[in-house]
Amino acid sequence: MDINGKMEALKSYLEIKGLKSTAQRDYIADTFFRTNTHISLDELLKKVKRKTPNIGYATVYRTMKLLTDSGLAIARQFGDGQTRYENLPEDGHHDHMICIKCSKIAEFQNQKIEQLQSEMAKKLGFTVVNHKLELYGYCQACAK
Amino acid sequence: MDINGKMEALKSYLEIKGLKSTAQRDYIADTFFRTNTHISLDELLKKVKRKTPNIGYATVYRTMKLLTDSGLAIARQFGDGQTRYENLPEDGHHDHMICIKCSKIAEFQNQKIEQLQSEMAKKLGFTVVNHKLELYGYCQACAK
DNA sequence: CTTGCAAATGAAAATGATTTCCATTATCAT
DNA sequence: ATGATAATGGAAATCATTTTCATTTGCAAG
Repeated sequence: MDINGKMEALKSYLEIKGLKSTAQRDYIADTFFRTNTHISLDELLKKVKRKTPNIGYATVYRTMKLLTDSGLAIARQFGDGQTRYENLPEDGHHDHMICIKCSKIAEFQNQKIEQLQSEMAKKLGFTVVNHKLELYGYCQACAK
Repeated sequence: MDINGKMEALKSYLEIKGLKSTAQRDYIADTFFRTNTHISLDELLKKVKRKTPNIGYATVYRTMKLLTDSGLAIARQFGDGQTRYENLPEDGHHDHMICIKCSKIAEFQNQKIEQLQSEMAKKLGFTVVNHKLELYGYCQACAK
């Protein structure tokens, strides 16, 4: 889904929920949709403040909650104490490999793993909505 | 590894690090080793206070940090804002399936998934030390 | 068994991320 | 245009986690 599509999706979500569309909301969402990193609230706030200096932390926080609830953003915790937000991947789900030395994050996809997960879930009677797979270790540069 | 084994392992770890063995430490570790849930610090503190009412939060916290560092406990975040601690599984690594409605946590193992993970890591030049796989969705009881 | 010193404890305070409060402002259906 | 309702933003509150510090304890060397 491209940025316009995401903005449309957000608008629909707001409408359904009886919420209002505001300039701040739009600008925060747009800014977030244009990132391709795992951005923290702090970082996003900083970006947003460049154009709108008097925007509040709370507004960014609330907007990200909206985006997360509507499925347009994914909240993740990599263990550094901060929640980070990620955009929906263009090309389907992907997983993460995190270097525990330099914190580099690589992404990968593996269809077979996804498939095995679904099978396991079915076996346990679960309906899977979402999932996280994170591998922690050393990247090539940091491997001793 | 059984509880005695874990206590031994802890003792060795302390010795290597030049740390001391104390009654509180031992009791907290023992209490933790006897749990089989994903326990939070609060819950563990409550358990420990039953026998040792004047023990401090900080001591439990510090002990769990020790256990985590020494590899005798695994720290996890399931998204409810609290770090939870898990014992080393008797029978190898396992993954989690979390119900987003009732918070039930089911565990499962799948050797093939593990294997695929290793392959992916190798392909990306990573050396994997640890990993997390979490499936979020609805359990049988909560599925609409 | 004492002693000395480094580590541990526990109560309280500090920190830091997240969440709520509330007075004011903006949106939008009518 | 208006009125009901939601959103904003600054500040304050919350909550888990971490640090501080005065005191206590463990332990190795005498």
